Amino acid sequence: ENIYDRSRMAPKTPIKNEPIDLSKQKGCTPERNPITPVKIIDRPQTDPWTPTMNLKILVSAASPDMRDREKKKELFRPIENSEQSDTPDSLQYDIVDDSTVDEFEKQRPSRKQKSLGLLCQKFLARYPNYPLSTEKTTISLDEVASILGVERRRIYDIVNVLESLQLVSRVAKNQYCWHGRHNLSQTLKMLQEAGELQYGELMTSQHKEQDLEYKFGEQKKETIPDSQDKPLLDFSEPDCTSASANSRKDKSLRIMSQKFVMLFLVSKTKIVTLDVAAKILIEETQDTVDHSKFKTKVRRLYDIANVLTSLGLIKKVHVTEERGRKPAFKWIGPVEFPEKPDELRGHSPTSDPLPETQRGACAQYQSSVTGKQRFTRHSSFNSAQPCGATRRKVSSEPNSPHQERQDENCSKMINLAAVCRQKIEEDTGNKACDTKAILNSAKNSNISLPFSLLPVPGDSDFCVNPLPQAVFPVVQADVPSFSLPNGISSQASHPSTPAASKRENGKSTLVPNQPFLCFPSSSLFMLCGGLQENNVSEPLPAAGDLANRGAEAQAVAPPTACQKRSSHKCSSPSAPADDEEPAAKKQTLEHSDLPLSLVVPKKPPESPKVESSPGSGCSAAVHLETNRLDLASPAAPEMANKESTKPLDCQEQEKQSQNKDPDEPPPGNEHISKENANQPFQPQYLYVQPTAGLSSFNFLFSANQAPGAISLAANQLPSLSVPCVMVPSAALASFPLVCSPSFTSPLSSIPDGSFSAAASPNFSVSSLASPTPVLISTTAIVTPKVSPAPSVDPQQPAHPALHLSPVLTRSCSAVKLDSPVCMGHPVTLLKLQQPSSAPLTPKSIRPAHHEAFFKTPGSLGDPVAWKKSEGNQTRNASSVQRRLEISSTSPD
DNA sequence: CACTCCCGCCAATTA
DNA sequence: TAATTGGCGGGAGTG
Repeated sequence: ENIYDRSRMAPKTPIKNEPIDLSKQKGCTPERNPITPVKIIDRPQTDPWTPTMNLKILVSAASPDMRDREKKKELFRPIENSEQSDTPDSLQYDIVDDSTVDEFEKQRPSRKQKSLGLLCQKFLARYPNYPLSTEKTTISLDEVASILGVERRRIYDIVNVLESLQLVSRVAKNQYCWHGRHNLSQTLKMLQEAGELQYGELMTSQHKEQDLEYKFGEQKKETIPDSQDKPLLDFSEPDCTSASANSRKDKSLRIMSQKFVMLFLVSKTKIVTLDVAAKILIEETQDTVDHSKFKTKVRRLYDIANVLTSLGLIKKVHVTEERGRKPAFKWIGPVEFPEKPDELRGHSPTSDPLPETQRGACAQYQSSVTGKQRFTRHSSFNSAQPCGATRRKVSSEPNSPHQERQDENCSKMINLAAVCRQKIEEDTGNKACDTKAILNSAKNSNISLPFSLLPVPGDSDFCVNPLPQAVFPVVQADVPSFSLPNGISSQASHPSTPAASKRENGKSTLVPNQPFLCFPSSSLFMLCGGLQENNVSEPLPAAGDLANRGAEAQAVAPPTACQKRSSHKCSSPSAPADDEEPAAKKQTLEHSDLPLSLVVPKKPPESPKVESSPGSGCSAAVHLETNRLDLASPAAPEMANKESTKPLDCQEQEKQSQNKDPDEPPPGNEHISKENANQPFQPQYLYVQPTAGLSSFNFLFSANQAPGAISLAANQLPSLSVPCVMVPSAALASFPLVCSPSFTSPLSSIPDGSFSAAASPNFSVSSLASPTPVLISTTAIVTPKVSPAPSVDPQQPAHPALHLSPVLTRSCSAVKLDSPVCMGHPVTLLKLQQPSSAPLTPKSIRPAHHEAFFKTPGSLGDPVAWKKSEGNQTRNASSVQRRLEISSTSPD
């Protein structure tokens, strides 16, 4: 919400800022004062006053004062008026600000920008959710405080809460050890158990919180004693003798945090109102409901809630009662706690709030980490701290986290790949099953899938060879058509994806006749169908990812949606990928229903069926897009559309990010789509987004036997009947894709803009969509190791990009990702050439109709962001990645 | 005015 | 004694 507001506010802020600036200036420069009578007045007053008064005044002046701003406004007005009389004040102010004070304004932190929640996000962004077991990250409070630009006190607030959940442990003075979320499920489980002991009765008996409160009141007394002496859970101390702990007053914040979490875990509704929680927590102290005490408790709860919100464990909600609406928080974190994290991931994706990346990490975590950390607490601060000593990580800076992530991803990818392969093999037969579900989900979601091409980082491992030059001509027969599966009620526009990918080298797992083709490659371009979700309302755990979804869902109101996204994006930058990720997960979770979104070819009946094998736990939302592709490749024809299925085991929906992408504008070639729309498409391929674990893989399914063959330049694969092709992102990247201009969208055409948006940042989808055949060549490769600095954009609004302005995309026929892309995998750049190149203006691109998903005019506005990104290649790369991820939610 | 919750004083703890 | 922690509540920002 904050983010959203922020984005919205942005325009306003300048105005507000101005006044502030002015005030500051006043303080600084007396000269101006004379100008305004008001000021003069003030000063006179000050003079007479006592020194103390002066101090006060100075202080007030120093801090952004609201009052001052008003005065300032007045001051300025005259000036402005003189300059420009007509313009509305607001405008004038803006102008003034821009010229004069922007710096100040920008700097000036709005309250929200200083919020503990935001701070916590920044904090969390610095560390991997699932750090490798091997690496111990130590956190230096001073360092973090300085980096984040806050007083140390604030860091304590965050750390104390994190410590209560064992995300960190105190190693030494000023030193904390970052554990990440490996133990989170364990911790939560413990808390749940403890909570049940303490509050369980109450909770179970009561459905409503209010009831709870009463009961609590009664029982608390009983429970209190227990809790009081000991922290409910002494995570920190398990190892250490509790004695030390005892001596210290229990950190109220820590304990409160644990109790607070317990309440959620015990509550059936998973919703806890602040007042109830406060009462319950206060109990310790006593029945005396000291009002002041209550207030204080509530303040603390807000502090805790902000941190938990940043962790994606709870979200704010309101419960309306007779009395009115009360602030409350809803638990959105995992509800069930498998013994092992592994299980969590696999089985209960929904429960897992973690971002995709995290998940990926999990896999590796499992393997790599033996579990030692889990509950064992490294943490004992006093005694042993494995962590403490090693500080390297901390020093690492922003980049390090990246790499870690990358690593994680890699491992994840690997795992996924393995799984996928197995599944594929196994499942080849099973395909049909899930399809329906998918379709349904898709329907529900309303999502049209725009597909987007995204470069996806793949595993280095996987990609044996990037297929350097393999050409991957893809012809799109149709405009990207998005046909939604029948189900899609709304205009489903699905971008058809042209993607035909082929692996070129033999090395790839291509197996003729094989239902699936796997291409190992480091990075992939993914064509994604957007997904959407209906998303009714999902709270965004983290940042705006969710919002994005919402936006998507709201295709109807493009502008709003766009803005939201934009806003989100903005937020995202501030928060490194991690933050975003969580959001993505949520989405996935939410949407878990929709493991796959299929785009059905125009013909519903024929619509290929896709199956995902969720069983593995990957709820993967796979979006299948059927595209009519005319693929040069001979193989294409053979593909049977139906079988496209693919079992993905992915763990979770990690790939949501991908989904996100889809959210963004569906490929937008509207024209094309329109043109083609009517056309019957023959060969159709379904593109499945790898949502869950398969981020790196792209699946292409032939919806029909595709008449259009996919031509693989390098090797033309002899005709393969391949229902599905899994392409490692990298592999695809290397291939130039040729899209036939006519891309028909079965159901509806998708506006180019949207598509482009969906597409990878740099990559203009629209081009693909364009009627004219488009070639996409991958140009550049990114160095593997380079990681975009997550931190880079922390504040930049520019998101990677979901919003691509069509124009930009066009203009940038080729986007290069020079910057190293995450994952260490080479990044492929796609160049799109649009022969026809009718430049698409965003407007033109965007058909007003349906899916305006992403690209709203507002989104168009983003171009700026783009430009910025473009400006820096490095940045671009990072942005690109983000986009990829982001659409899902950026990994970074 | 109610809700949030930032800010930072200052006491308790540690080093 | 100095530094680190962190309880606590005033009061500002927001709606």
